[in-house]
This record gives sequence, structure tokens and C-alpha cells, in this order.
Amino acid sequence: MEKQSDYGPAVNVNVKDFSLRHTFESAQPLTFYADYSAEMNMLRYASDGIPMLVRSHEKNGGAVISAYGQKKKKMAEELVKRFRLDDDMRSIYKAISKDSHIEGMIKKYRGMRLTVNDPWETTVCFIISQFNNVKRIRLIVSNIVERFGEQLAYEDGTAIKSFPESARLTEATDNELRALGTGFRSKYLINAAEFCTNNIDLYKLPKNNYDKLKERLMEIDGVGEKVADCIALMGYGNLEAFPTDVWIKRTMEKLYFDGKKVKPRDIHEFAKDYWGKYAGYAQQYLFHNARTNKEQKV
DNA sequence: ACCCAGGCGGGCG
DNA sequence: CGCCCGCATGGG
Repeated sequence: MEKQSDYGPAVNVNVKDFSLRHTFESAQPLTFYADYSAEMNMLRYASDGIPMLVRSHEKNGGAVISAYGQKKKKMAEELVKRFRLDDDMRSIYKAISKDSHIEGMIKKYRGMRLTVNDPWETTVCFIISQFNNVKRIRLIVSNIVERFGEQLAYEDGTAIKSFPESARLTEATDNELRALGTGFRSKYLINAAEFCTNNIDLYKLPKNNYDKLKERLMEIDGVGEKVADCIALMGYGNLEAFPTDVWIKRTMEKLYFDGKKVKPRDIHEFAKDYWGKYAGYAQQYLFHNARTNKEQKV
């Protein structure tokens, strides 16, 4: 590893309540393919054509986030948007701290942020996520970036690839995608690439209208209720979304339904009443806690 | 060997 | 509508 300064000039952002490690480990789109070093607390990825190296120095409840790359202003904007640095975590924590369960999780994973990712990138990631596990999702998404991503370079020439746009993936064949490990999801990806390139503009969807946004996203092949919730939350930043996967279902039944089996619809209804406009944040803490406590490496 | 993983679409009643 | 099934793949 060369010196960080070889990657380009630095821009620094000061925030409270930020943990790069907890954010990376909580399995969100960027973290499926970005290169993270726990030792350095550092993330490498390219966003919107800009190669970035992000380091976070965290102490006493605050953090200095530094990005090294070639466009300081763009990088600062990227950091604020991607990691939701404008969120006042104190007030969000206060709003969702409805019981000792959530309080404990906030204490354990304080600083874990939701991320806001490119809508198309998020769509691909969560189509791949279905009937799959996080380790394999990381492998498959990384394979797609390596195979179809645009080749870019840091200031010192170090190579990095960006997430491929939908038009690029319309050129992919079923066999090529299956070779990357996508399995039965390959046809969803092919249909989604075509649809998102020619039939729907993901960048003009009503991101603040939760019901309408989900309805439009579910027009995409391979996108159902749960994946649409993930895209709404992590692709559009709609915090009302409460993705209910197997982990959330289990932990919600255990903590809030007296161990009884309930349907996702009941969980959604509960979450909306209980956590309201910040339900999505509660979900991410519940999800990460459930996975971490099971010590599942998958 | 068997079970599970950030589910979905299609078919049937 | 609700329910049930098959689906690729690798790790525990």
C-alpha cells in the first residue's frame, strides 16, 4: 500500500456518532463490493467515476472522516450523501429508543449509519440477495464489478473499478452472469437491466412517497416486497421502509410478538406504529444485531 | 448428509 | 387474494 497522499488530495469532514466498521459490517450495497480494511478503518471504492479512499478516525463519540482522491468538493458531497452525515443521530436514537432492546443495540453499534446508494446499484445488490447469504452476496457483487465495471485509477495509477451502469449489463449474457455465481437470479438481472435502461427512470421515482415508490420498484422483474423495501431504504433514503427478511422476522417475533409466528404484514404494521418515520433505522440495528449475535459467518 | 441464506414468480385453489 | 413450490450455490 502506497501512502494515502499518493491517491490524491484529502478532504476532511467532522461528525458525531459515526462508525465505519459497524456500517461496513451491516451488509449494505456499498459494503458488498468496497474494499475495507478493519486494521486501517479504511474503505476503497469508486463513486460516480471518482476513485476514493476513505479513512475514519473515531474517538470520544466523534469522528474525522478523510477522503483521498481527485475531486475534493465531489468527495465531500459523496461522503455526506452516502453516509447520511446530515442525520442528527442523537435525535434519531432518541426517537427510536422505545425499549431496552433497541437501547442496547444502539449502545453496542453506536455510529452505525444507513447508507444511501445509487438506485440501480442497490437494485442489483438486492436482487442478488434473495435466497442467498451475505458472504455470497459480497462475492457475486464483487464479481460483477470486476467483470463489468468501468476501469478507473487513483492519482498514483492504482486501479479500481466502478459499479456498472444498467446499459452495460444489458450486454451481459445469461451464461456470463451465471459464471459469476448469480445462479437462477441471472434472468432477473438481465430483465432488470433492460427494463431500467429502456422502460423506467430510476432517477425520477417519487423517493418520498413510500407506497408509490415501492409500487414502481416492484414493476422490475425480481423485485418483490422485501427487495423493494431495501431499495427504498438504501437506494432512495426513504426511512419509512422496513425490510423484513428472515433475520428481521425471527428477531421481531422473539422481541415483540411473544415468540409467535407472524406475517410480514403484521411486522410492517407494528414497525410503522412503533418507530414511525425512522423505522428504517430501527430495522438496520435489529438486523445487524440479529446476525451478529448468531455469530453466523455466512 | 442435511440445513440455511437480507425472496421471488408462477401455479393452484 | 393466500398458500406452496422450485430455484443455484457454498458454508456450517
